[in-house]
Amino acid sequence: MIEIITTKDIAKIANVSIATVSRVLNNNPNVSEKTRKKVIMAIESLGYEPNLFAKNLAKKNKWNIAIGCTEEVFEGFKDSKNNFYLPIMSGIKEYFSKIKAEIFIFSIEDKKLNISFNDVDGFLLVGGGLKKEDIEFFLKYKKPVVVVDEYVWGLDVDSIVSNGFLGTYNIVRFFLEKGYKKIVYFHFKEKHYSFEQRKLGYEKALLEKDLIPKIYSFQDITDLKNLTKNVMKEKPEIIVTSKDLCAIEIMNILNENKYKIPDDVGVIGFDDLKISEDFQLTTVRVPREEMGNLAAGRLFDLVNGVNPHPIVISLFTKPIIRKSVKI
Amino acid sequence: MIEIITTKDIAKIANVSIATVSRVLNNNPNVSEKTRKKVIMAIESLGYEPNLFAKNLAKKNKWNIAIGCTEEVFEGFKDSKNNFYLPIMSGIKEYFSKIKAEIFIFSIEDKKLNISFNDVDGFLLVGGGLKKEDIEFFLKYKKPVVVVDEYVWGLDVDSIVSNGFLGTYNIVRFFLEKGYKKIVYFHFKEKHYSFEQRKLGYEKALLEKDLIPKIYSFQDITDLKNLTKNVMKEKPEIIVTSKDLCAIEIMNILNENKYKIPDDVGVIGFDDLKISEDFQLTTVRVPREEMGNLAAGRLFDLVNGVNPHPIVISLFTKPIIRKSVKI
DNA sequence: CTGAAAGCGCTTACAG
DNA sequence: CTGAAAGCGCTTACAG
Repeated sequence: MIEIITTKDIAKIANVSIATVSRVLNNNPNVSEKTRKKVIMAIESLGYEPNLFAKNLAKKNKWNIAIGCTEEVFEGFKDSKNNFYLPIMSGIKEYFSKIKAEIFIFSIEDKKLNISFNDVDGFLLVGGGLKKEDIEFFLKYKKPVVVVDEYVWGLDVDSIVSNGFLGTYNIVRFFLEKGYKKIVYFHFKEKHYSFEQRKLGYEKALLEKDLIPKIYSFQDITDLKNLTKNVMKEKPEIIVTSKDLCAIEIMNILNENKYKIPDDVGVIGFDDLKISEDFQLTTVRVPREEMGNLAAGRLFDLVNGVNPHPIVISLFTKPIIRKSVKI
Repeated sequence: MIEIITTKDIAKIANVSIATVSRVLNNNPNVSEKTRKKVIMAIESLGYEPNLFAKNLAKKNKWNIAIGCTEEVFEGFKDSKNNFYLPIMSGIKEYFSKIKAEIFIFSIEDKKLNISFNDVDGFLLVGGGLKKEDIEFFLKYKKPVVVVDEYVWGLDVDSIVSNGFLGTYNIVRFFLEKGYKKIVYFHFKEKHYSFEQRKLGYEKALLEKDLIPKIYSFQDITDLKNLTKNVMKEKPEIIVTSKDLCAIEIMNILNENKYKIPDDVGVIGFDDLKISEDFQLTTVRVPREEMGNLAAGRLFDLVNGVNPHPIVISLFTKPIIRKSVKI
């Protein structure tokens, strides 16, 4: 049985009250240099570590959490179709509503905040396509930073992503096992970790069955029209693509060109947006509320100095089988 | 400002004391069915959620945490050379020593524990090479399970791993940028997620430089002797391998065959075991204490019902440049 | 600059 | 089966 050291023990040794110990612990300036030293000595000699449960329970003032969003995230608030980030933001807010935290939402582009960046206890940066420079800007403040829905190579910064690799791998594999052979992939060539991972999952699934992956990249949704028409000449059985929004666009193009879904060709997306159900799109569900919860939880740990070693958290996804692919 | 709902509010609505509310919350059998229902109604109507800080602070009895280890983990306790899991176990113990938890260490092979598996609040399963069936055995108890240093395909179970992909990728890339071209990989063909990932990292680094990856697999350390001798005929500049223990074995074989390290050939390992420094082995450090901390922290979250969506946590690694490769 | 005291929201002996 | 009360280890007005 290990004895737990408390502020009381420190107070006794340093010959001060627990109030003073607490002040030293929280860098309160109203402590004389002499007592501060005494207390720090005691803390170090006993190897004291504060009890975070007690700390957070007793806390009166709040943690200041700054949540930076890319333009895409803001757009999602207005556009009911592309609402990928809405549940993520709810998940974040929900988590922080349960603890003593005040959140400040701001635009990563403008970088305008209601409080000084120096008074922020931690940053949450939300949005696929976040640039390295953006993240580095916030790293400068030497406060915890957690990136949501992006992972940038070469920066060992805490990141929360969905497991796009496994997600695509599993759903493609599911249809391969049903006997499908001609499954092609439309890769949205935007710089985003998730899109890269999803493509790799498709590749792996096909290679495992000794099939040759067919990956067609497109830069812009406008490219899709020609691409779809051209690829359809090769009579693919299923088109898999980087995200639901692209899948729906592809379905529209197919409709315009008199192709029947799923009879002539199947379509598979990724994300499981709200509208995807209306289109009966077979897709992969990204647990977005949970992603927000986890991101907030990770930041809260970091703010409290818990397990600070940087990590990548990736959430398992779930295949959603609807009618856009014959089964 | 959101009003926080407490046991007090529930007590008032249900017309009972907060003690009774607490009893209902903790499934204490000493509550009449009638009051239990009243309290549950109140909880649901207000959407009450317990404050975990208060709960864990007030808690008198302990969480029972069962830590299952593979044989390899136990062997590491005796073998000072192969002590990969020692720091991981320290990290786990350290985390739990700070909270109200009692830990029970047991062998996954024997499955013999001092308490009933049913009284366990959560399982931590430690060891590369863990089998799917092993993990499924513990999943049966419907208690949180966290797997440490392994990830098993097809099971959406919480896992903590080191980022072997990025680790190898980065160190191989480092030497490629220094001008090295003939870098080969000795892949330890044991079923272990990490070894697979490390190999992929090597592959990616070479492909990016338009070099052809050369991967030689070996099943057993005894295979290494012939493999090393054969590969050396092709005059590689650096041999990269799956783990430090293999790297050291390779160094020994090279020495026996009168090859000079690093002049004739360089060697790179993975893990950064304690003995690796004695051999001046250039390697990749797996932050093992931190891995244990994070695993314990994740399990603790799950035990408390926090962010239960299953995730994979992967820790960033760090290249350790020593003298086994010319620089 | 410092201490005594109230309070954060729970749990759990204790008494009935 | 239930409630009043003490206590978990901190923080923070308040008073000096």
